[in-house]
Amino acid sequence: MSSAITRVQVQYFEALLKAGSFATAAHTLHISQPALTMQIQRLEALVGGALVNRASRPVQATPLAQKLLPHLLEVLRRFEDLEDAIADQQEHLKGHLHIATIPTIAPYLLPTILPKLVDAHPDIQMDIEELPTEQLLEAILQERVDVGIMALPISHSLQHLDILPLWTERLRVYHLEGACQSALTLDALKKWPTYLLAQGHCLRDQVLGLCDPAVSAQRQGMHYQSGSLETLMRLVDHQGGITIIPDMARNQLSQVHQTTKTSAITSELAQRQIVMVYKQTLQKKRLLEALRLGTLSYLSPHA
Amino acid sequence: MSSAITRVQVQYFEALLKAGSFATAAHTLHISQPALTMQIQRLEALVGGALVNRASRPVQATPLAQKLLPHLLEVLRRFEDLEDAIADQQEHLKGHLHIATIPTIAPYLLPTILPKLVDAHPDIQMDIEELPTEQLLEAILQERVDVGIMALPISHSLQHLDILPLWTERLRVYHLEGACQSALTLDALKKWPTYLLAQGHCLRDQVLGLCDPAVSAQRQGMHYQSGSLETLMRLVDHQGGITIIPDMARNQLSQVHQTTKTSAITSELAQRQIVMVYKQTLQKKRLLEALRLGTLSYLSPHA
DNA sequence: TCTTTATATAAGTTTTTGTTATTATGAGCA
DNA sequence: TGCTCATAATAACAAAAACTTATATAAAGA
Repeated sequence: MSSAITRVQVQYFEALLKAGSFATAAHTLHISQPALTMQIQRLEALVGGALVNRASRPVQATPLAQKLLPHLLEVLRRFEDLEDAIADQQEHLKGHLHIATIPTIAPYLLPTILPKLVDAHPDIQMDIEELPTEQLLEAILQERVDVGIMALPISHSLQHLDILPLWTERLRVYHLEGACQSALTLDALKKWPTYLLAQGHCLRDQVLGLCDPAVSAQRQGMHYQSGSLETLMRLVDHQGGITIIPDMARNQLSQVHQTTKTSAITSELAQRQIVMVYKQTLQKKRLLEALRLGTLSYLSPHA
Repeated sequence: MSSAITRVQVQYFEALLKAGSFATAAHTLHISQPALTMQIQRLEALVGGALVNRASRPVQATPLAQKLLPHLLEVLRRFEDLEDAIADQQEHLKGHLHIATIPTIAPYLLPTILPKLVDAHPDIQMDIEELPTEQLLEAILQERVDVGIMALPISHSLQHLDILPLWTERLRVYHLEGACQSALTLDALKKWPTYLLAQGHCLRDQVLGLCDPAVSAQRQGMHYQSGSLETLMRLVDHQGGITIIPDMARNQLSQVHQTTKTSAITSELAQRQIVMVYKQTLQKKRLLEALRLGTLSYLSPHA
């Protein structure tokens, strides 16, 4: 009886494709290059054809390999699910959690909560990544990222995803000291030239719904779109005009500036809901719960 | 570094649960009982808890095992998908195809086409099973059965399933010789006492839509519901009345009886579509195609 | 209590997987 | 074309793993 495909063979093959050469793949796997060669050869024998073209550099998956790759990866992902489910049964929290957040949340939330989380759960290894909403959701669906911390509304399809609401925060106007009254209507808002985030930021799209796009994008021939709220605020400081920031960013300001440089917006639209998003099949429920609790500590820093 | 869960461990565990004892499971796996014991112990060590209660007979999955079982089985099913996909790439057709049909198709279709199929593809191992529609669909969803040959309409949800139409056949009246004219309207049909298949047969439900239920079920204090069309026809032969049979069953009759003992029904409702049903994720596309071609040979037996 | 029946353990063998040393191959370039 | 460098394949051997038979141990029924 010819033996069957094993997990290691598939793992090695994935590593080989990722590394691009036998030698470096073997190195990352902490085995010798011949050992890797043998397992790949065995896998190829079982598959009944070549899987990598050794001639090209980096080594390339053959057409056969490309057809089988989804199934090969599926096997590995399901093994990982199994092991996640096992870890989820243990009382001691441990494991790996790959977290990603959108750029308008990352700089405010993560530095605050991560130290506490790492402290509370020393055996959870957390990987952090910053991605725009669209790419983040794709990464979750491809199981490259476990959980995303992001903001509703989301235009992307939510199939296969679970949404866990964290809290809602208001959007506010950031302006020169005393330049606006303490609360603006949407109509009043539309009169101001507004600095926008670069395309792909979900907050940009939301802000565009609040402001007059004609006024927003350009001012005095300048068309500056930044990827960070900090930059936009510095722009306002030097050039005047306004930008829209969420509470998270406002909380970073000094007590005085929070009142003199920001104003409320009197509209239900001027808020966003912070949520956790993860694939429905994700098994790390206890890690997720730990993250949720840690995240909520942002609201009550002294608890 | 502690080693990881392997495929064989999970395979052995599945076999253990299926067999109910270490000794018999080891026997079906063609290994010794201590070998099985060792692998299960290793798996339990990796999982961090007992998986089977050895005291009870048959051995029972612990609560922990029950929680993990879906993930364990998922791993095995995805390995099988991988291997199916591999077999699907080879030019020579081989593999395992688990076919199931409903009872009103099985006795007419399979004996006709199976010999041809087995002849044409000697390396395809076919397992046949007979199941009512509901259970058949569940078996397909659980991946216990690869493909079902059944009849539309289906009331069950078709989520995750693909439907491949084969052909449409008419339903006809079976009666005593010369007892009816050659074609009956639905109204004429409702006047006859009709023998019905037992509950759970999809043809029964369809027939109930054609006949008068009040007349159908009971006659002369008799309430006979059979699981086979053959029995119903013998009942008609001895007791009079009618029953509804599909073309498949009619084709089994002698040329003479096909005209003297059966009548057409002048209604668009008096037909059913024969289809192949399989899970969307099924990889054995070429085996499926072979089955489809073989099945269609039922229509043109001399081809 | 004594069988009976089943799983666990022990000791030794085979198979598999891995290592190091060496050879073969193929791409890039004079 | 032939040389050189980088990289993978092969050979020979070592370590680890998985399996075997024989035996011990535990639980259930007579």
